[in-house]
Amino acid sequence: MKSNTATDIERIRSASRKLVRELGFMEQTLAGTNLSPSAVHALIEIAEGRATTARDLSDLLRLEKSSVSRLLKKLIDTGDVVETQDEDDFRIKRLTLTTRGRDLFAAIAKSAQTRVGQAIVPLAEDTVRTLIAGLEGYAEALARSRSDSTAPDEPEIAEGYRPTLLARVVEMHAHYYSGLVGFGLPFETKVASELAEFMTGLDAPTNGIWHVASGGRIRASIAIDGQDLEGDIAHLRWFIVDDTLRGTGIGKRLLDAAIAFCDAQGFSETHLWTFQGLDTARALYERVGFQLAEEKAGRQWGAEVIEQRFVRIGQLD
Amino acid sequence: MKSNTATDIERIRSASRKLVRELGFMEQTLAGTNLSPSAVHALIEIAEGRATTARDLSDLLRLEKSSVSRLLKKLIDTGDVVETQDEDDFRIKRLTLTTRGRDLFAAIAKSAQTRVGQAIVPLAEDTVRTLIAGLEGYAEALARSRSDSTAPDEPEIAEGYRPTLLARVVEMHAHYYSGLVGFGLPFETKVASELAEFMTGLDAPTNGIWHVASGGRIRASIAIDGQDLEGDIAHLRWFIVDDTLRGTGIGKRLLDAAIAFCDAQGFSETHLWTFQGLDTARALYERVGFQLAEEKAGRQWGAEVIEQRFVRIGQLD
DNA sequence: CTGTATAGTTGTATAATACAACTATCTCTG
DNA sequence: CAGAGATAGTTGTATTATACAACTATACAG
Repeated sequence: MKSNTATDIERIRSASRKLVRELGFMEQTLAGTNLSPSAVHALIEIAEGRATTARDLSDLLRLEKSSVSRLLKKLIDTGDVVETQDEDDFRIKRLTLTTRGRDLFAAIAKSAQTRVGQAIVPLAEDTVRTLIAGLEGYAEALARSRSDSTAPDEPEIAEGYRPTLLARVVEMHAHYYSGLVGFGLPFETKVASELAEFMTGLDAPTNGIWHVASGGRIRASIAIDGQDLEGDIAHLRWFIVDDTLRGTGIGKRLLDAAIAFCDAQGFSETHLWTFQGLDTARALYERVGFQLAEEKAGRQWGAEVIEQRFVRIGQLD
Repeated sequence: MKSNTATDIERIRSASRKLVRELGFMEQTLAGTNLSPSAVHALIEIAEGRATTARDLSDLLRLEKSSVSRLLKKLIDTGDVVETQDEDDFRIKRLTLTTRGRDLFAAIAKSAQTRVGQAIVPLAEDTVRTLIAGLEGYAEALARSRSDSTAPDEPEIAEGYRPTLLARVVEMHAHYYSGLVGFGLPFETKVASELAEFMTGLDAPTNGIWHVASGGRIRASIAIDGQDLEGDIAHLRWFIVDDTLRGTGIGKRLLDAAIAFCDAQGFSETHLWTFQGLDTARALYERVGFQLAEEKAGRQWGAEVIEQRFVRIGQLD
């Protein structure tokens, strides 16, 4: 049961208002530019690849399409953005930044990085972690709450390859494990080469890979390698969820998709390796029938960890 | 010492932008009213006793005094606020809410409490504490550091490995070449496995890799492979610059760093492969002494391209 | 009494936003 | 294949918020 909820809500509201003011959102220009807040946000979304059409921007920024049309026209007139007609759908205009636009984006980024960087200098590292978790969690919660009250749509699981999939899976692993237990280059090169090898065999019917993208970036993955263990044993590998999607249930859904694939393929067993201490993941594995089969200590990645092998017996019809 | 500060800053900025949008600050009315954000904030500040004059509001909301004057006049005209002349200083007008104004404030508070309350329902109590501490701390930190200023710094070239380097170099290549000429999985797996192999040999003194990070992400790279060609010939590889840094001169600086390394190592030649049509890159290569040595047509990545080999003769002391 | 500063107002200009209606294009159905 | 309905984007129009500049009224120091 929660305590002080009304006070909590009041503190959140008060801090939100102050934050909005400090960030300059009731001013006509933003981030040390002569652009409006909407124009700055639009530039950032285009620069970072999350918006390539006016419709994308209208959705992301929650502005009426005529407002987006006008702010884009201004960015085009100043030479920061170019639009090109889509080859498949002539209604659609694809947006990219010009060199000048990238300079402007870089200047905005630099200015904002300086501003935020200075603001957090006096904060303890724990406080910075707290801040990041708080901001991201709350923004996500507000968005999710709004989605729940309008048209809910949850991230789609896609199967198979798309450009940058391999790289993103490697990056998520490198980022996660370097932060968790300090794995570095040996780990990252091994993930990359093993995954590259697996993906050259992706055409095999016993191999599968699934991912979830959000905001134009791949943020979760799972794979079933039906070839690298002997016999009719499947190897569940490269299961990872980005910070931004953690806690949303996507991991559970990815695991369910992978397990359904294993059962459909008729594997007698599915194996996976994980590390002691990853309790959230372990709970997911045990929920779908995995059991701890083996433990061993190792240090091959530069840090002492206990590896664990889990096994799930296939469900035969 | 802090770690991942640049990534921290980027996450803070990204979450802040999303928060601002979710809170509706680029819309014309706020908090389920037909009042502007500024008017809502003014009402709240008066109701909660933090502002009793127009000057107070101008300071708190960081608006020009004429804007405050007009928004107050509207609140007075609608009967939500009254002003009375100060007894000691006739210039000053004291502001209070009317009964109607207090009702409006209560309605705003109720609406916002519902909104925030619904948003935090799924969050664990620990997460709510984290959120509150994070929002309050950050808003305070921004306010405290507002007048500071430092000289902006340009992206730094770093040498050697850092977590996610391999993955990001692969991702930049996959993203760039899939967009340019439609390269897909075969290309991405080859880049990944060759780069993984190269990086297991990064300790060799004739190998080097340099990168540039901005906003917590690696956005440009270059490498010198001193081993995969025969004799004392260097291979310049994995030279790429992200969209966000293109046009900033960073490519030139990376190339200069790589060439300086080649000369310092005493290589007799440096070779590189590129594609016909990448004229910006070609200009950079020719500027530091590369010359076209060979051309051949190929289709191994799924698209017809003409590959070009450039050679630079080493500058011997 | 004069000069300077402050609180607040008003004239004016600019710009962002939304609603509505339009054009051009795409897709589906009969 | 033609027509209907939907979508992407543009334009006409209206409203409103914001800031700069100049003003009035008042306070205070010398």
